[in-house]
Amino acid sequence: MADQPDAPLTRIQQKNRDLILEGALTAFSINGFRGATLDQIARAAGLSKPNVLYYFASKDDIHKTLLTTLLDMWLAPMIRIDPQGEPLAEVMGYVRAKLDMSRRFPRESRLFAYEILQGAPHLTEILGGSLRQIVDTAAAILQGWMDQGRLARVDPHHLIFSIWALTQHYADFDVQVRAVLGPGHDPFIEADPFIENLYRRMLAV
Amino acid sequence: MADQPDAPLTRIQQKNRDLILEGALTAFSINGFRGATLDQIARAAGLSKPNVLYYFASKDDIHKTLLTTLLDMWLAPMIRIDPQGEPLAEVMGYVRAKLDMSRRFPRESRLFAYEILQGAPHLTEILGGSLRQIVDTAAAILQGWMDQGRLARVDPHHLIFSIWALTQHYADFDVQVRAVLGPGHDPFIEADPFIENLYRRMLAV
DNA sequence: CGTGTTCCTGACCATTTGGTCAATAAAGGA
DNA sequence: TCCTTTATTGACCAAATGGTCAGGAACACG
Repeated sequence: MADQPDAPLTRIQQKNRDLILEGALTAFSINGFRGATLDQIARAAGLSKPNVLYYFASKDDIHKTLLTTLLDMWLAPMIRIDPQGEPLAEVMGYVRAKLDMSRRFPRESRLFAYEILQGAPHLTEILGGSLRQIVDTAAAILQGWMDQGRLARVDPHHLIFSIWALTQHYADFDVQVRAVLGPGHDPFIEADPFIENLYRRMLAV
Repeated sequence: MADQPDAPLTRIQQKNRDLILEGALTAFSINGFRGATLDQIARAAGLSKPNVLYYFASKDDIHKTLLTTLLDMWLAPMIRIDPQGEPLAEVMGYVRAKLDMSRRFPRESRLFAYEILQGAPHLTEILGGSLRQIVDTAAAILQGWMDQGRLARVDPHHLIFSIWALTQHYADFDVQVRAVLGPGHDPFIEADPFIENLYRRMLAV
């Protein structure tokens, strides 16, 4: 189990930890933290339950590891907004990246959705800490563009919230979207031009 | 317990069922279905656990009753869209009504959010049935206005999705929004002009 | 006041579930 | 090969949890 936290992992450790995190991501994203069981996770990972607990101290540990590991990936597109770029193109690039992530990583989206719904017990410090800084930085860039008259003036923080809401909706509420649209629709393909048009019209000077 | 399903409720039955549903709404909206316990619900309602199960057959029964009872209220604003009204005003009225509901009924919003995230085990028929019909009706009205050139042309279904996403985001992800904004902000008050501006610019002809 | 119905509860039960542990098997390295 | 370290597991445990039940309290009503 956990010797030195900085000890390099053996090949077996690396592989099994990955298997567990992969299975746990599926389990947590379907049923949430409370709803997912160690048995489910173990089965999804192809390991026995005690063996899962040999690699992670607790169910909570798995969950926290997943969240913190995936958060960087989840926030990466926002960091790539380039202050030197063309404003509208930068925003549209971010929007498209987020929508693409919702399509390709719906499990991750739901994992975070459950966590935030729950009151973010594992992420509170991060939300008000590093996440807030990242958002503030992006908001400052957007504000700068607006001050230069290169982007229509809107509240930059709520602009960012709107991008999160619109894109993650298609991952988190997938069943509802599909049920309402009926068969023969690809929600993501249809959403793309709609959302693009939305931001173009709102942000054009 | 369940005598005739159509038997009129006594005053005590009415009061206690209401207490239970009220407590359950709080419990389910905080922890989700699996996370909420009958003890929590009983405590929140001020009743003993067996007494709760005297009025409802099971935890599942409480949950299903809550969902179906609240769904009408939740969808009401969409039904009030008036085909005879001024298009932009009707849309803005719906948007404002939804945002107001997120502010006043965050527990209801989270209850549905959990249910949909979970794959809507209790709402699948409704989602593809009556909900779909209501949405299709509203979408047809919107489409009519667009065909008349009284509203900019966008996909009406995704327009509705965007309204849901943007407004419910402030209820469902409240902790995140507040953490990012920091103290001294009222998310709903700030969101109102942002969202209003968004739809005005997107939908103006 | 008496009696039938409704309401309420303490005690109990079966199952699920997160987690432990001693013992065994498999690697790994000299 | 031998021995140390790492992996793995069956059996087990305690707590939590949804639900039951028999009996008692409160109420309604003739």
